[in-house]
This record gives sequence, structure tokens and C-alpha cells, in this order.
Amino acid sequence: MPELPEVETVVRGLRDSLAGRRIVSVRLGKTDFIDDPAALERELPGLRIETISRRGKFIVLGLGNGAAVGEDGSSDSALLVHLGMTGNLSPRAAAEPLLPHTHVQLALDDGRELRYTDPRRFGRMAWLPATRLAEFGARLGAEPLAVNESEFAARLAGRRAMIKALLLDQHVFAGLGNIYADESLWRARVHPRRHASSLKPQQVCRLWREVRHVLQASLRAGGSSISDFRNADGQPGWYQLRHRVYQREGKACYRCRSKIRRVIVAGRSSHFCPQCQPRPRSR
DNA sequence: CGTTGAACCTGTTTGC
DNA sequence: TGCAAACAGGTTCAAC
Repeated sequence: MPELPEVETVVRGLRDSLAGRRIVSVRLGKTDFIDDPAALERELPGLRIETISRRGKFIVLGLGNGAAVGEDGSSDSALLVHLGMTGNLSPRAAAEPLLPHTHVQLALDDGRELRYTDPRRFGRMAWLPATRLAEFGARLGAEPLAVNESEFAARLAGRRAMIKALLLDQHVFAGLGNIYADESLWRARVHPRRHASSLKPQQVCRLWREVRHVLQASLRAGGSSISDFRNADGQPGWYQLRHRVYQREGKACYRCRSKIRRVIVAGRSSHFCPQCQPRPRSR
């Protein structure tokens, strides 16, 4: 579920209600998706949530002791939350009954709890001290909405891998996932199996524009809700109503009425129009 | 480097 | 109806 637009939607929803709140206590259920569960229990109580931001598909809760806040806005430490496929992070009244698969409860100083639920537990959670924060950011690729055209092209230059694989690779661009990769490629008329190095500069430029277009349009829609994505307020997004190829196998292309096809590329279902997105010459 | 397949989990949908 | 297979927004690792 959660790619850049969904994660950003969650972050924006959390920002107002969470900023300035202090974590009072930590309660953990299943912990196999947490890097170091003991560190959460040891470090989080007493810390204040100072910032709520996003890096790639990670939610970053910037934490501090509330006393001496760094002037530069940097935090003493951070709690990273990756929603995986089915993760959900939202504040609830402490009295509210727990939803199934609730694995983390962070009690806040205003009587609420920040709860993390995740049926499949493909998500991740980790507490990082400031010293490890920089390396975390450095390991991730560029923010697709922050790169300009030439930076975008530079990231693909000299890469012989299939374009779909590179769009999904979080070390290249951080935040794109299966939905928005397919939607961007359809808009740019590029076949998912095209090798990046075979794309003409004009096609790379087009792809850069369409990636931005799709992400921004989805952001305005509050993301895509395929089955279970909900923002921090429990509301679904509606960008799924705008999908042009994703999960539209066998249906008519919005441009040329050809039947949308689905193939596996980079191990993931990939939807494309065989007419609008001609397959590469050979391999 | 690049590609594939499996693994990690649970839930829902599809097909025989 | 019932059961098995396929599939799902993600990442990581081993093997070739």
C-alpha cells in the first residue's frame, strides 16, 4: 500500500496532532519487525516528538528531551517507521479498544496512544541516535519530487537494468513503489522492460515529468487506497480512481483502447499498454 | 552489475 | 460448498 504519496499523507496528518507531545511509555506486542525492541522500551519514554517528516517511504519522528532543542531543527534521535504493505500508524484515545494486529502502543502525555498495526508485519521500526541518522539518509536514493531533470537523468545514466527495476530501487529513488512506477511508465509511454541506458534523453525527460505528475496528483488525492490504506485520521485516499494501468489487466487502455497487459518485471506485477508502450527491440 | 526466486507474514479473492 | 492457489501497496538475501 504505502508509497511516497501515502506516507506523505500520513505524515501531514500526524504533524499537527503529534508535534510537541511527549512519549510517556511504550508497550510492545510482536516485535519481529523492530530492529532493537529493547532500545525502544529503554530510550523512548520521556522523549518529546519534535518533528514529523518523511524520507522515502519512512516516517521519521524526530525526538528530543524537550530542553535544549537544536537550533538547526536536528533531533537528538529519531523513531523510523516503515509501513511495509499493511502498516498503519495513528493516534487513538487510550480507552479505545485495540484493533487486531496492534503491535506497538506509545502512550502520549495527552491521554492518547500512537498505535502501530500491521497484519503482515512487513513494516519496520527502529530507534536511531543522531549519530546514525545521517548514514540512514545517505543509504537512500534521491527524493523523486526534489530532483530536477538533470539529476533524474544522472541517476539513470549508464544503468543497463530495466527501467522498472530502477524506479523501484530505493537506492536510486526513494519513495516510488509498484503503483506509481507503473502509472508513470504508462504516462511516459515507456515499456517497463526497457533498459534505462536505451532510453533517449527525451524519454528520460518525459519520465521525469510523469513521475512528478503522478506523485503530485496522488498527493492531492490523499494517496491510493486499494484495500486498506488509511491516513492518520482513518480516511482513505481516492487516487485509485485515477489509476490508468495498475490492476487494470484486460481492461481498455484509456488512450488507445488496447487491452492492458500484466507481466512480471523485477519480481513484481507490471501493468502496461502493449500499444502505447512498445516492448524493447531485443535483450 | 543485473536478474531471478525465495523468504518474511496474514488476509482476501479466484478457480476448480 | 470447500479447499487450494494466486495475489497483495515492500524489502532483503542467496545464487547464478
